[in-house]
Amino acid sequence: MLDPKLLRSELNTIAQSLKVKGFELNCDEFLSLEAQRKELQLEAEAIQQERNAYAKSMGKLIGQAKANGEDIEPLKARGEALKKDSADADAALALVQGQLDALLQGIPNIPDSSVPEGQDEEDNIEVRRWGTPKSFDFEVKDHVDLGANLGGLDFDTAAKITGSRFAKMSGSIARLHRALTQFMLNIHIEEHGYEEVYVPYIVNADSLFGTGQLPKFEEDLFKLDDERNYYLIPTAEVPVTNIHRNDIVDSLPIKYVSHTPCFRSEAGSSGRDTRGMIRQHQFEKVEMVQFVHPSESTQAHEDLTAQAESLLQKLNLPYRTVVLCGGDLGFSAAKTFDIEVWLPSQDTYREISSCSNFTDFQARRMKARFRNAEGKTEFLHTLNGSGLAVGRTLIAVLENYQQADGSIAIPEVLQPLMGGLTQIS
RNA sequence: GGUGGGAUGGCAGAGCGGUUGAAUGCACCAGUCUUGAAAACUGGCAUAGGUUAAUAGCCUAUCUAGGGUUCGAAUCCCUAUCCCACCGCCA
Repeated sequence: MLDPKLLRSELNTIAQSLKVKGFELNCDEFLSLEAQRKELQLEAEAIQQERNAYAKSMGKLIGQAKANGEDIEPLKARGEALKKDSADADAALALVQGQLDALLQGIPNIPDSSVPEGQDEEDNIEVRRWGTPKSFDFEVKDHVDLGANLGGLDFDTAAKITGSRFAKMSGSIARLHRALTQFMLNIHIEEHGYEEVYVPYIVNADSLFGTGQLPKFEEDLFKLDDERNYYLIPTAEVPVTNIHRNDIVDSLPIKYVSHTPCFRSEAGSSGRDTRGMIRQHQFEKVEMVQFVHPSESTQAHEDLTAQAESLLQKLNLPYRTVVLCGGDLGFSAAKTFDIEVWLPSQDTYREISSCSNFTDFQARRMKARFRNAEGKTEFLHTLNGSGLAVGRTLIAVLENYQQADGSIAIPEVLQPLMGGLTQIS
């Protein structure tokens, strides 16, 4: 959520910035609602003040009336009238405030000034490239064929158990998948200074509001069918960032890493990436989440992205990093770097990590604060990034490390986690 | 699943219908004293919203959350959530 005060004072500047994101802010509606709010709030508070003062004086008034043998009903009648006026004023205010809140909650975060203009992913700008795609002297297979030949990757059985967009892994491929998870967690804990956290995979609506998935993007989520309004997490970002909802934290930065499954309905992407495990309803991710001082978030964003990249370097997987253009930027993000890994079968780079700076947008929704140098509470900045998406990393390893005979060489850094195994055949 | 008991400021802990945003203690900050420290003493010390040039005043809200009763609710009633204890069941 944006700062309402900032919106009042710099409406036009903000509206201009939001255009980079392809969002048209209805300034007239905002100004009109804001004017109504101001008037109604002043009125409601004035009536409340009068009502409080009267109620406070009643103790004495009743005492006097009784001493004089007077009827106290007229005294009560005035109180009742004030109560009704107050309720009416509150209702009028609540109506306008509700509309204003809805408007406010639907406004995306302001893009950082360094975000390039553009409509969609075609306009994202490459900022760096690492490694050289390997040239194969044989016809490369994709991960689906490789996995089927090795007998460790099976989509038909998963479809029988559940339906489309699920995978069943077995044997060494299942183990490789687990080894990747361990590898990523270990590096972040040992080399990047993150604390590992284990969190619920089911969250309430407040948490989803805090990180920005609700109310606008409910269709992307799996919702549990009971009265509690619980949802399966679409990313660890939701439970991990919400660790500090309603908190005033003691010190910054705070860096958490968590391994969780992620569940996405993929409602808006039917027909896209239907083959293989690129786009699944259930996948695993190691996620980095940081809470930082506002002055540190730009640097933290660079660091976090570099930390995700370092995993691909250790795995010796070629990748490139792009900065998302305004039109491709998510609702809550001020700036996002996507890391794209090379997939030989597709002869292109595909997203394997998304690293975002949310500035104070999520923190304001969550009321996550710290005490600044003056001892005043201030909203902190939140960031997160995949480090990495495990399923897609598995795909990249299978495809980039495939041999002419269909076997898979195991990257050196993973061999200790695979019991010394050097290849899967 | 059942039966009880809880939830009050950073923490502990009073209050149980009328100057209570909330006693008291601890912690914390400033000052006095001291060579310095401790002790003692004095003062300060919540969050959010509004108004405003103002982080000055003033107003409003907040005693887990949401409803209700009342002229008036931290205090009474209802619901939810969480915690604790015991019983039952169970991985």
